Amino acid sequence: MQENIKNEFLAAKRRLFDKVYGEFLNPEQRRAVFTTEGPVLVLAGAGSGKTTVLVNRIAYIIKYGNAYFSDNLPEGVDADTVEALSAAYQLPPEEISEILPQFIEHSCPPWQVLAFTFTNKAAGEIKDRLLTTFEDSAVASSIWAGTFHSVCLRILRKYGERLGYKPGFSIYDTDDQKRMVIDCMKALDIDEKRLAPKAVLAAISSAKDKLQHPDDMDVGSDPRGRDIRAIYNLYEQEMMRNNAVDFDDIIMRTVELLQDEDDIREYYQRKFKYVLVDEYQDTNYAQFVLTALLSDGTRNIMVVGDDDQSIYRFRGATVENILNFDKTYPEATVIKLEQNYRSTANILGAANAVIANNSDRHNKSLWCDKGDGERILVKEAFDQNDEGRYIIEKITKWVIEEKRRYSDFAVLYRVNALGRSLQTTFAKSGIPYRIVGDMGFYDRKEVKDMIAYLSVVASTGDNLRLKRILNEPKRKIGKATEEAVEQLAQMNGLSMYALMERAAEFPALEKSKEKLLSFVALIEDVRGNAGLPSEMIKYVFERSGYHQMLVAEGREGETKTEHVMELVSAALEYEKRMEESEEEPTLMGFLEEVFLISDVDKYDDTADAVVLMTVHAAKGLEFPVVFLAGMEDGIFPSEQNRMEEAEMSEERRLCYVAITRAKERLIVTYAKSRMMYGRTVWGRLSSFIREEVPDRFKEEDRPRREPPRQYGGYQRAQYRGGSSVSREFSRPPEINTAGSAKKSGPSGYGVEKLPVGARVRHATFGDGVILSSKDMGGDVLYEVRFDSGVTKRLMATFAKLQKI
DNA sequence: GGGCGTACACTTTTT
DNA sequence: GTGTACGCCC
Repeated sequence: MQENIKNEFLAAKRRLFDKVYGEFLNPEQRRAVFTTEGPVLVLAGAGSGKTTVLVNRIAYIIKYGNAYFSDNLPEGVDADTVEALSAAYQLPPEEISEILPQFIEHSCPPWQVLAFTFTNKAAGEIKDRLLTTFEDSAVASSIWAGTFHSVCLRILRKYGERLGYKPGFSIYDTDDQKRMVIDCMKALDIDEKRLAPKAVLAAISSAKDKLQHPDDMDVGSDPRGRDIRAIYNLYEQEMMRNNAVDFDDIIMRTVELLQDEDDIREYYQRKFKYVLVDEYQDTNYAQFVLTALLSDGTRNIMVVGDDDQSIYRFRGATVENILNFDKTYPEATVIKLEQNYRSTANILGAANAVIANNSDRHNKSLWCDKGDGERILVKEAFDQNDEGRYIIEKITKWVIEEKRRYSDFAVLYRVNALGRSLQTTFAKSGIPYRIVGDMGFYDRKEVKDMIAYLSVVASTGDNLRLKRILNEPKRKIGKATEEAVEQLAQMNGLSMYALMERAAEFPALEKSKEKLLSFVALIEDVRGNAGLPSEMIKYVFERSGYHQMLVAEGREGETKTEHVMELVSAALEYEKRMEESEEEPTLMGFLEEVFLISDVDKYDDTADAVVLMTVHAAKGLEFPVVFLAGMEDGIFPSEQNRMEEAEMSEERRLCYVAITRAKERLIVTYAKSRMMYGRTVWGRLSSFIREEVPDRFKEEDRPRREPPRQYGGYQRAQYRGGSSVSREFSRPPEINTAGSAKKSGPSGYGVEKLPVGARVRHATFGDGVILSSKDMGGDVLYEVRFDSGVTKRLMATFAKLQKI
């Protein structure tokens, strides 16, 4: 082959790639997609098409390997490529096909690509895009894409035994960790009053983020620090004894595994040819080490981030990772994406102005070629109810006048407490809405108890969860027995469960051995009847007597039963998903989801509903219209963070993230008086907004209403002009039913399946309207909004809904 | 061993 | 305003 022909081919090839990607990528984005080899740092401003780059880069890598830079062409060149090359070089296709194989380089198998995303949802989106690109489910399912926690857990499940974990080890959430810390403090005789368990937990967590063991902590002669170190020490031992990992362990232990076990490290370094990390500004030290270890086979690591959007400092994230990337990787290519495709100039200007007040940042400035757009609305509300009503009024108005969907709107706020108060107003309005990050049902006692049962079935070494359910429901196994078992277990080097199995051998347990053995029999019974997770939950619920206990509780117990049934529905949904992706549904898999799937992951963006969430939860999302509620000094920026410079910077970045979520319209609201935690506080507009250029804003009229003269008394809030609004509110909510209208018909329980929109009556919750229905394992899962304002997901068999 | 009462802590953001 | 923890009494 002559050299010049080859070169011409290569040029033609590059033109082809540029043409294919050039249609929707700007030159910098294209560079980020094509620079597959070596370390790459992409500084991507808000809305600069970072996700597009990430997805296209992955698709490109899988399809063409490093074909852009190599002197070769990929294997399996498709007809399109041949045709395009043929057109570009003016040669007949047959000739192209004939010569092409000589330039072939391997394309990259999908399982050699590892992508860390910030949410499971983002990982899912990458897989979806790959599915549409390749139309091959094997490609999407064999790529490793997920959060740090899910990727690490996958590794730990495979090799955890090297670290001393037994199969089926438990995952402890913050709640479990706190119990653990309290237990350790008791054992060490450290007074909770003197040292708050919460502070200890925070110290342990931050040590783990820095990969520090107790001995690595620098505590000097500080008695407090020494106590913390002692607690941490015991905590680590106890975690091992319980065969459990906490969220920080999931990362830290994986790093240790890779550092200490040469064969495992080498295996993964050979396996992963390309590593990508999204939201790099929010990684902590442990995660930094992890990504470095996993990508060191090829050093093909690409990180994407924006130092202005670093909002997880409180959880150990360090901007240094992104600021020092080019020091760690001197050969790194640095690419800046500064064009914003999301927002109008007014919105962007406001965002730039807020962030400009931070001194500790890379200087960069976003620009866009969209017009100014509308001015930003600032609304002073009288109190939080007024604020809520204003938001609802606007949404209703725009839905009607501008034919917008409810899902075009998002309401963002600094603290969850604000979401709760807005929720009451939304509930009354009839507008369909979702709230992200509200106390989920996984936090409820009855649900946690069920999970504890399942955890013990999966891993009998889990003493903490065993203690939780040992006497729940009541089995006459009291504190004294529990302590005796715990002590004997410790003395004999056994788990509590293992000791209970041998209760008969210990004279001290003479009185309680029957009860203990029957508890063991219960767990064994469940294990013996292990089936699908959903079935196991139902089985445990009945066999343990938990259901009976709730029935005896009456009305309150009924609600709790429904919560357990929601857990069953979640398990059914999990099983369905596994079936779709042809994976095995397992108890372990389900438990992992319960712990690792965040609230944002669960939020369904196809539903036509307004979404309410914290600014943290909104990271990475975008909406045509954004309401930023509760913009008062003391709330945003948070009172706690107003003193320290570094924390104030983080508040500003958070505000920057909030503003840049908006595409077309931003409305800032604040309340002059706000009830929070049972107290009324007076507030004024956030300094972040006051610092702004005034002509970017348009102030709304103040409420035409006399403020009440005093508090405490009965002061019925009235809202002028409300009559026309409330008429609109009373329309039945419009919700997208496209996804749920698949299979209707009898549900197999002899109960007629109720249509979406039907009015129903429930014994406990009263009257309501069906928002959606889903067939589920022979049963039907309804989502019902009751007139009281609550939205519940109910299984038809249990809810006994009556059509009215 | 269990149930009931009172006190008090808790609200920043999350995997 | 709300949930949990602990202590006291049966």
